Amino acid sequence: MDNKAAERVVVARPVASRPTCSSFKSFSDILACAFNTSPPNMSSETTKVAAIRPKTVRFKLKDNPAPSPMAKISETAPRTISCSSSDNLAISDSKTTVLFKPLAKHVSKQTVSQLSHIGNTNLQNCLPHPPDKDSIQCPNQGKDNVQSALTSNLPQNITSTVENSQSIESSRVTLNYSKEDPTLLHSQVSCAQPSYDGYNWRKYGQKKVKGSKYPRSYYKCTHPSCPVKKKVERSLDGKIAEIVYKGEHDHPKPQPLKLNSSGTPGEGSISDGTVRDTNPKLWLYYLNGQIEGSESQLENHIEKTCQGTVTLPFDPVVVREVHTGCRISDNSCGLSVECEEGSKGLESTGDKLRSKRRGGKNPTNEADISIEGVYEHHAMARCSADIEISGKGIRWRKYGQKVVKGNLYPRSYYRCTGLKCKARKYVERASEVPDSFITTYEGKHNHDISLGNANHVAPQME
DNA sequence: TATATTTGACCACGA
DNA sequence: TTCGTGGTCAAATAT
Repeated sequence: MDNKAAERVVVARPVASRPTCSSFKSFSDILACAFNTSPPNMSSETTKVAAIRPKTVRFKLKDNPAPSPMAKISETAPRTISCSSSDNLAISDSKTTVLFKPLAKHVSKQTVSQLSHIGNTNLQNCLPHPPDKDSIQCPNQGKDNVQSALTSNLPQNITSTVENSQSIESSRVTLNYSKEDPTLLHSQVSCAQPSYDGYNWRKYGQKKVKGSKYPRSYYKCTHPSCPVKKKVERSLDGKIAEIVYKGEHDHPKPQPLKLNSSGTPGEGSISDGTVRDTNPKLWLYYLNGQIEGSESQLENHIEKTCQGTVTLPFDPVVVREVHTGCRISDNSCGLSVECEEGSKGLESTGDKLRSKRRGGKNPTNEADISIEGVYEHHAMARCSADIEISGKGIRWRKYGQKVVKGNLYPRSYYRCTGLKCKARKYVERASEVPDSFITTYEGKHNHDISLGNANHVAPQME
């Protein structure tokens, strides 16, 4: 970064303009003032500066740009590519207090089956082809390399990784992910579109955060006046490592598309004016949201399961997904295999899976194996104590696990092992998203998390 | 033309 | 007070 700054050749220095409005007015005030005030040589009383914002001069960077004089200059200058953020481990640890996080919804066996069929069909039908007007319009989808990678990877990915993402955006990432060229996914992040949480988000910023290979993306809910924001961090392999929500929606979830007679999304149906695609993921989400009737019953059942005494009538479809969700996670404490048996009645296989975990490798290497430097959700069949070390060296003790309403997967609760540290987190994943995790933080660390908590650890009961 | 995304710069906050 | 970092803004750009 410093090097880049040092190397940067100033092609056109931003020109600061000095507005003449009183400071810190609202935008409308400033605007009005800007129109009403006279040019610079005004009286000095009114020269409080509201905002000095240099204009950013940008130059097109294309394969064959029309070489304007300025563009030529810019070509000679060392450029910083936006995707340069690519060298560090994805380490996510945050002091952020999450105020709100939507819950994933439970899907019934039948629905999972049907939707997976619908999803696969739609994905296979629509993704390799150029999207039509009413389909998703992701600016980045048109990129040839991505498209080809997408197409070639599609069959294997659809049932595992595609449906494993936290949001529509993330499913894009996963879809576009090419193992040969992971950097491809940098630019495949987002379109304003509904995500699995059911709301529509507009990306308003992206920032390379310290210690993270991938930039963090900032999203706002597109609903007017809705204060909710979320930030999305990605792991080493580009999958969503963490989503942190802030604020609470002051509006209902946008209505999704309606099914037409063939049972597929109607073209271009608009719900609240912000949804503009027919992504099957939306349907998955939507139908998810419709299946809440049996939740309470199921929830009761599942909660007992968490205590290790009752097994859940497990959905074979989900079992399949669960198994494909096995992977190796690379925490700073070393490799560990994560198998998403959760607490869903896999008692019979639980010991095997646990032993696999402890063995440090998944001998079967099933479907989706990926290394992630992120918090891992070690879905234990029993709520036993479990220490997890995050990328920044924070030790987290798992103190509980519970299946929450609307999610097939149990939520794991962790406390920071720091002495008297109040920081807690819980990790969960959406029902359809075996490879993505939502980490929610509560409370703040009472120690310097940049140093981890290795020297600030309460007595452990390993 | 409208809308969403990208990205450099600004600002606030905490160490 | 300074500096580093994260969060946000908004012009430029892409679709």
